[in-house]
Amino acid sequence: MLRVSKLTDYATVIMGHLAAAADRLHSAAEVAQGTGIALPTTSKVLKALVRAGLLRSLRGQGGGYELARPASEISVAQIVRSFEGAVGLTECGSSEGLCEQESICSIRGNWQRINQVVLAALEGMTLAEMIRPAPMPIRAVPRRHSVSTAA
Amino acid sequence: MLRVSKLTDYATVIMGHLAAAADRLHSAAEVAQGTGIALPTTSKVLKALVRAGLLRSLRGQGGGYELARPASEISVAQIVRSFEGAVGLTECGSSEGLCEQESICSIRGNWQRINQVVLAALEGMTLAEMIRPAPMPIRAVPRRHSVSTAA
DNA sequence: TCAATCAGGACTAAAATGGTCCACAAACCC
DNA sequence: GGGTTTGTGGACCATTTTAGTCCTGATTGA
Repeated sequence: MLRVSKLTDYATVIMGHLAAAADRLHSAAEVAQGTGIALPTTSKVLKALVRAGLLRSLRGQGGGYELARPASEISVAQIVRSFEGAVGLTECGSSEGLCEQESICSIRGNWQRINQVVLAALEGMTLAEMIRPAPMPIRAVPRRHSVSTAA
Repeated sequence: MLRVSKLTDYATVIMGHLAAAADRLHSAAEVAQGTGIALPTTSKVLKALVRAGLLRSLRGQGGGYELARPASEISVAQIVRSFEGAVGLTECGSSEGLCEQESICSIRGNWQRINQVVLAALEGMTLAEMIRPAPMPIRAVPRRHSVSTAA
């Protein structure tokens, strides 16, 4: 459904939780409790985020997780990418000889452009912005579009 | 991978094929041949597009498919929607009580905004534009962003 | 030494996806 | 009217992906 995976969704929530109290460490158990996500799953997500370099961890008693850098320097794109790999709406290139045909390559090329817009939207929103109420423009898209959002 | 499904991808290619010669009917076999997509799959996609109201069909000898309206009046969003349902990056709302927690609802709200940008990109590109070479700006996003597309 | 915590990865169950095929209905041609 | 072409609708299956859990081991601090 053109969805981001659940894990990615969790990741943004978890990152948000850590960003909301960035002055201390949070254990996996605490994050799980605080977000309502089951502990094993929370733990899995946290580990992945550490591997992706978005979080730092400390073991042992009193250990836990914290943001690797300020929330204002972490983009949603970075979070998404740690779970989805490179963002790309279409496969393009990896599939067989579809690109032999006429019109087709132009279609793939145009998908790339759509891609870039999506990417820009993801890059343009920081974690810091993500944990703030809501109604303010995304950086990458300065003004209202003339395009209908319906249908 | 934040991908559109393969069927959706095929659909854009197939729609592009029909748009490239919109003056006549195209049988499923011809489309399959022309696009390199296997016949049963092509047929499945075509049927779905008819049901979605994007194509018209005619049975019998000499029958086939054609665009239901001019390519300039069909948006990529419409094509995507016929295979992915309503476009929405996150589930939001359907999942359990995650929204009780603090920061979280703001995160969901901000996802909505990202969503709108994606939607606008999809709405802003028509099939007519899709079958043209490539390098020109998408309607919904008039100018270059200040955002890095890398990392 | 022990308890708390993270690390890494195996494993399973469930769901989504892609793809094929078949029986049927319409339209056309002779 | 009979036969052929072409779309319709849906069943069906195999594969892949996804989500989620659990176990074993490594660190750290008290």
